[in-house]
Amino acid sequence: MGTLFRTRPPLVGQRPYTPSVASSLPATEDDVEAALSLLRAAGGRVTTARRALLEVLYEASDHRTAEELAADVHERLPDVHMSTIYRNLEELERLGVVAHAHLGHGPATYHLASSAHGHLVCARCGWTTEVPDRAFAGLSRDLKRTFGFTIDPRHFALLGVCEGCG
Amino acid sequence: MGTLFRTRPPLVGQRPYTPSVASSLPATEDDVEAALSLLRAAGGRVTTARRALLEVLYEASDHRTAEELAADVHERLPDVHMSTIYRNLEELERLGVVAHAHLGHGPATYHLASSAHGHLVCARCGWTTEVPDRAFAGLSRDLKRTFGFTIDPRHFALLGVCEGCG
DNA sequence: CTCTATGCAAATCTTTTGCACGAAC
DNA sequence: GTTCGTGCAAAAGATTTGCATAGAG
Repeated sequence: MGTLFRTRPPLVGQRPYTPSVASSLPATEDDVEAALSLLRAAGGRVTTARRALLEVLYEASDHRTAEELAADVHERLPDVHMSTIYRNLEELERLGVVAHAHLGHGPATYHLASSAHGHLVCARCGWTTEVPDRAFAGLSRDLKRTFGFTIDPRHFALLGVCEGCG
Repeated sequence: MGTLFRTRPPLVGQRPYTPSVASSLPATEDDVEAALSLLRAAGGRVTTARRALLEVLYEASDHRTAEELAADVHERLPDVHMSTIYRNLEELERLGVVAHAHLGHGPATYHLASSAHGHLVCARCGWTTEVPDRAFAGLSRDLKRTFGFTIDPRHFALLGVCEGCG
């Protein structure tokens, strides 16, 4: 049903795919500890930089660029380097704790994988509207049936025009 | 119905939004001329670089990075500079002739706005599946009703797992 | 002739990587 | 004491911008 093309291979990185390891975590402050346990279980080490990053991730759970997260971390640990932020975000993504999305132009944004939602981005005013997972239940079912494709509803952005700008 | 957040303004660029000026164009080689007319109508000038870029865009209509498009253009005009490619893609996007999308990591990909489709990107193998517009009709209706948001189905990518990797 | 588009170079912005040292276990 | 994580510097990749000139109208 409908044209289907298969194109070039590696447009997306080689990251191992971990659907939602962390999506069952509760919503309190010791989510941080839970995430740190995950890290340790994976043979990783608990460092102050990692704890701080997790804290700012759990405190403000909307989409934040690596730069913004670094700024937050720096309020507590001024010497944490950007490369550390990036490396840890990568690691946390591998563990399924955070996810990133590319919303239009500009840097990637990171958010907790547990906050399951998609993004609507208004092309006129640039504002971002979050949409809960289940809004995509129907689409999800259709794509599964038609294309055999299982969407990860936490990772995408739809561009369009918001109510105010319409 | 469902949590709705409004967040930070300028995550997406300031590009004026032109839904689908070119979506009614036919599918032949003088699409190029039509696009050039659009350009001229907007006070622009018809240059060899622009004609060449439009030609390669219409010849291979799948997603191509700016780099790939430049390579194609260079087969005819070896001296066209990357900055010219970027500037013209920007201009053509403003006119609604092309659109770009961010598929996972890596550079943005450009395609004709008239080839209306979304992208499914497999997080495991990285392959890209194109999905025709109308697969999103239901979602489109729901989002319109629930959020007042009109999606542009030509501009997004859904991450997930394809049939082969599932 | 006027004004736009181009080439070139350089800058910018985001993200990645190599290496030596310091910290966790 | 090993091994992993971090800071630093530097590179890499993608895109943007300033400026003088060539080219379109």
